Amino acid sequence: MSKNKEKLKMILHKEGLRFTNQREAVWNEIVTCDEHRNADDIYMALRKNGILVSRATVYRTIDVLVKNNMVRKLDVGVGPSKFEHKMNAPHHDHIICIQCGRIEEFVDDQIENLQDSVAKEYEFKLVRHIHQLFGICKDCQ
Amino acid sequence: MSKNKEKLKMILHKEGLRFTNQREAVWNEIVTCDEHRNADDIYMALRKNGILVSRATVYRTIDVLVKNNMVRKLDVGVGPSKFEHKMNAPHHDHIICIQCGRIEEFVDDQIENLQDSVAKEYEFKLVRHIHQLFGICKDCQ
DNA sequence: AAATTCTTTGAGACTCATTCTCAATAAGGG
DNA sequence: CCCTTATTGAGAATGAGTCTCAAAGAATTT
Repeated sequence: MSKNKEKLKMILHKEGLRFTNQREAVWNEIVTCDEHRNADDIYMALRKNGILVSRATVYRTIDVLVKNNMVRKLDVGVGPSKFEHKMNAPHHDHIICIQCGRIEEFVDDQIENLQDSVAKEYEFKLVRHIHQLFGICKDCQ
Repeated sequence: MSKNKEKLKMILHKEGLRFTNQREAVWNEIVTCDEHRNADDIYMALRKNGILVSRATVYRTIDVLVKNNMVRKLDVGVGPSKFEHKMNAPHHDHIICIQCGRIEEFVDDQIENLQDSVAKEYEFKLVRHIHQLFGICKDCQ
């Protein structure tokens, strides 16, 4: 817990931003939950815990976290973006059911390596990637 | 040209939709341009050619085309989605510069195969995928 | 070909996620 | 503790995309 707090402080400092209760609250809310949630889910969860942080601040804080690789933004094809923290979680991509919305995580080192090769070939310095497979899961077929 | 027209007719028929001047105009506009354009670009291009099709119809037509694999929808991370036709173009994914917005296409059969494996492993019937690499291109470094 | 039925279209209203505005408040260096 | 500067919240604004519904157009029936 304290370690995550330090991490947040570091990031904010690096960005020239202040460490505030609101930013800490948003980060805590995100880091203590392993689900894929959208900004409003996070806002409502905070609110349920009696912590009133405005929606604007939730969005603003998430932006900083995404920019600094503490949170991953996930475009699920329909509706609002979802977010997940990246603490202690190995890198993974997503396979999403277009019927029921179920999201599974997958890891494939070969794909990761091939991506690096592609970037190298095109002389791009890779910053991030989106890799999502959309299909119909076993239960919906 | 006529071949593309036939293709559109087939798709519309299959979907129980009528072949109309507007839908043909939108399809022609998309198929005769190899750039990545958003819905409004396409709308304006039509308009510039003296063809007045409403924005709503442009969106509606694109939806049908995307659903039937004639057009690919491309989320470029910021702003509106972009579209490209899939006629005569082999499958490819995209590498996008987050500085200048430049978009390069890449093909990697190994990645395609690995995706199929992942889907199989998770028992998903794969419908489509998004695979975009975001980075900084040579000229922006 | 007139009448009937059903689809499509266009204009603009609407939605909804996200961003912006700006006055009030809070951080934190000195 | 002060002062400067950043942050916050409430709600307005934005903007891509969707929806509505009356009018126009196609297809089918009589």
